[in-house]
Amino acid sequence: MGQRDLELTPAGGQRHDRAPGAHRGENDRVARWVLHVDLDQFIAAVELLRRPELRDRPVVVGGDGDPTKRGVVATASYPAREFGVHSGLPLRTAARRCPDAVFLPVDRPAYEAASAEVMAVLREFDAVVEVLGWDEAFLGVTTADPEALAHRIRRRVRAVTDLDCSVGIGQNKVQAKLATGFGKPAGVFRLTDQNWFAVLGDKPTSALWGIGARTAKRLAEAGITTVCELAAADPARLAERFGPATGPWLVRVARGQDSTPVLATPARARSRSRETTYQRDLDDWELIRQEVGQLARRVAVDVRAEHLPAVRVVVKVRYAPFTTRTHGQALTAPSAEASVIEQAALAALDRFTEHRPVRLLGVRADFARAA
DNA sequence: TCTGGGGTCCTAGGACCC
DNA sequence: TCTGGGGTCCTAGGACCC
Repeated sequence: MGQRDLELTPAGGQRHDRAPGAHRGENDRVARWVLHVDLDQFIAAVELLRRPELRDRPVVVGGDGDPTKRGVVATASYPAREFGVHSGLPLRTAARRCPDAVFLPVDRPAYEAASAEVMAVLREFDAVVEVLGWDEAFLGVTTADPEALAHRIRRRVRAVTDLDCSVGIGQNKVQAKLATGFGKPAGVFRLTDQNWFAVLGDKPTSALWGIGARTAKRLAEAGITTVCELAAADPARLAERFGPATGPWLVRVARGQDSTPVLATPARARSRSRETTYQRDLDDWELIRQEVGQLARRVAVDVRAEHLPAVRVVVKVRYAPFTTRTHGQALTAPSAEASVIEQAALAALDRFTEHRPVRLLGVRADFARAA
């Protein structure tokens, strides 16, 4: 679920020098803002840059580009979305909804390169930049005119990378993140304490960042369906139903309250994992053992690159049709050794006594919690 | 016409200890 | 011998996000 803002220091860690001569008239006072920059249909847009002839056509990127195989849509271009194709949709379903779409394979290195270009542009500005993924970032800024800054960012990203983005403006991350959706495509939108309920009050709770279909359903069972209703709910009552941290957090997010800081330095990694969905279910458990060993050795490479030892190794098994189980093995001593991680993974695999056909195998290494 | 891959955080229950 | 109540740690699973 989304970040719980248990931290009480507003914008802590966001040490940012105020521009000299900050004293101005009452109506253009310099203030702190959070900007959320989100690239429009990022993966599809990157593909269109090198295949301009596909512009205006429905384009679906996902898997290895073969829509008859197991896989999901990574991004659909706007024309494809008109056919009901969206991220996360199974490729086979996408092919049925939009048979004329062009299906392209996922090309991670291309998106990583484009993303790095975009983030470099964002860092040109006088801002704390927190990268959220390939195509998103928060900017902590101090300005009297956040709209003007947002438009400058949009123009600069467009000029350097040929990519469009939308920018959300808020007094905190939650507001900025939610604002961006109202700016798309290629626009700017401001969401603050002043217009939060006017814009979002009547929307379903699932419109909020961090509330998905499951939580929305549980809230509905408690008689809460809209953002307004959730904002007015009693945090203590929700704590009883959703837990001591989640209950009060639900109410805060519905009120647009958030005190988590914009941080340029990424948090220390908690885990590294590798997983594979097989095109055909595996039912040979000797082969499954070999595959887990291979995944474990790949994880070990990633663990070494972090320069942190693993303390626990977890194996994930998704049986056909879709039941998922995990078992873990704590290491007797922290280690980044491939042989240690592999042995732990195989020991964890031995805890699976149900030897049914398997569609996915995964191995994850956990690092020690911060000291 | 089923449901990727890589992450994060939270919860609940049992073990264990005082 | 029997008893309660807290705390903390570990583990598996759930939920969500990009």
